[in-house]
Parts: sequence; C-alpha cells; structure tokens
Amino acid sequence: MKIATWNVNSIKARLDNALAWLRQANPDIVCLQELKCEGHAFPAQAFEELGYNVLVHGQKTYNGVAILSKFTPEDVTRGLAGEEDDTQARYLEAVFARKSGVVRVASIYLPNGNPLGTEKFDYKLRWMDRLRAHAKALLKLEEPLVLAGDYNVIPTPLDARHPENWVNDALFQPQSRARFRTLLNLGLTDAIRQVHGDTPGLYTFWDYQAGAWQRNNGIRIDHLLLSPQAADLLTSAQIEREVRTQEKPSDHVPVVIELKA
DNA sequence: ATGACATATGAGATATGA
Repeated sequence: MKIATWNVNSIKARLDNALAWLRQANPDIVCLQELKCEGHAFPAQAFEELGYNVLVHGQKTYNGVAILSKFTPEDVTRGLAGEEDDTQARYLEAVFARKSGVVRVASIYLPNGNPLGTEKFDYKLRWMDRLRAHAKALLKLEEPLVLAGDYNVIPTPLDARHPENWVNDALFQPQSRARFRTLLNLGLTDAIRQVHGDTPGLYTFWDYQAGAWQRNNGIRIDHLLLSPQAADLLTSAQIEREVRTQEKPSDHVPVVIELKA
C-alpha cells in the first residue's frame, strides 16, 4: 500500500499536475495540503474518476487539506483539537479499513510561523503543542498511524542545502525543531530517515525564486511520521523529485511510503 | 535591506508563503 503527502500550492492551479502524477504513481492514499479553496470548489470529480474517495477540509484562499483514498474513509475528523476559535483548515484525519486491517491517516498543514516575533510564530508553536497532545492520544490506540504533511519544520541541518540561510526563519528555529523532536520522542518514526539514514540532499521543497531548483537549494519539510505499528510495515520511502520538473510545478514534491499489505 | 516567484482575490494592490 502506497501512502503519499503533497503540498500542491492550490489544487485548482495544480489539477493537471496532480492527475498526471496520480496516474503514474498510483498511490492508494494521498494527503494534500494548501488547497486554497473551499470544499465545494474542490475538483472532486476528476479524482473520483481515477478511483479515489475524496475527503476535504477546505478554506477560501488559504490552507485547506484533503485525503484521497482507494479505501472507504471512516471516523473522519476535521480540525485539530485544543483551540476552540481556530478556524484555519490545517488538519484532516480518517480511518481506512483494508482487508489486512485498519490504517489511520492524517493530512497536516502545519503553520509556517514567519515572521519571528509575531503572533504567527506563537500560533505555530501552540499548534505543534496541540499536535503533540493529539498524537500522544492516538498512539494509545496502538494501530498503524501515519501523520503526513507539510510540517514547515527543517528537522536538522542535514535537511537543508544551506542551513545557514534559515537560522532566522521560523522553519529552523530551535523551538520549532524541539517540538518536532518531541513528536519523534513520543515514538513516531520519520519514514524518510528510517529508510535513508543520514543521506544528505533529501529535499521536498525548492523556492520558486532565485533559481533554487536549478541550484538544488532545497529543504526537507514534508514528512510522514509513523506509529510503531505502521513503522513495522514500512518497506520504502521516496521523494518524488521529478515532479518538480513538471510544467507549472508546485514548489513542493510528493513524498511516498510503502507499507506491507 | 529588498526583491526575486507564485497564487488568490478581484480588477489594483495586497496578503501569504518558506
């Protein structure tokens, strides 16, 4: 079973790119982020024609997350607990029943947090605290769990081509990195690092500006974190770099894992 | 220090992204 995450940077602007990649890669479950549209405006039919069930937690202009799946979704949760007046569409979770058992999957668009010293950075840190609390509760279920998405965190210097360029950025702050680390220390596994160890040069985002792609000036900020029960099933994890060579690409590329059965 | 580049909104310029 293939599970993917991809920040598409507007699903309407990326519809052709997304359909082309889905036809080629044929993942079973796909977590999408930065839809930049409301649920009623999501082009669901195009994905349904490829055999996907479509779950959307949308928002006008900003944010928005979705899960496409070849399995029927159950137990759907929109939004992350812990802050009643948070209206930003950044979290969507569902359970999928397969013949070999269930898998719980969340599509996550963690706040960017820039610029530093503003409410935006405080919101990012609070959101990460809420995610940790929710992940801790989910881990008690002791089931295969995949928390997939754009975490907007560069976990270590190994995850940036030029880490020195990010020291004043919310994505690489010690507070952001520490909170990401607390997710791992709950017992979650970073799928790419589990498979590839300390291999350098594994990036999922390249800025549109200043020839970042051509210079391979990238960062790794899109992650799939696995519960122990999911990590036991992990057989591969890949970054789909070639998607960045599409015409009118997203600035992020998909990351795909394969789980046994 | 700023902008580069891309997207949405809405019809020009601004907000957001990372």
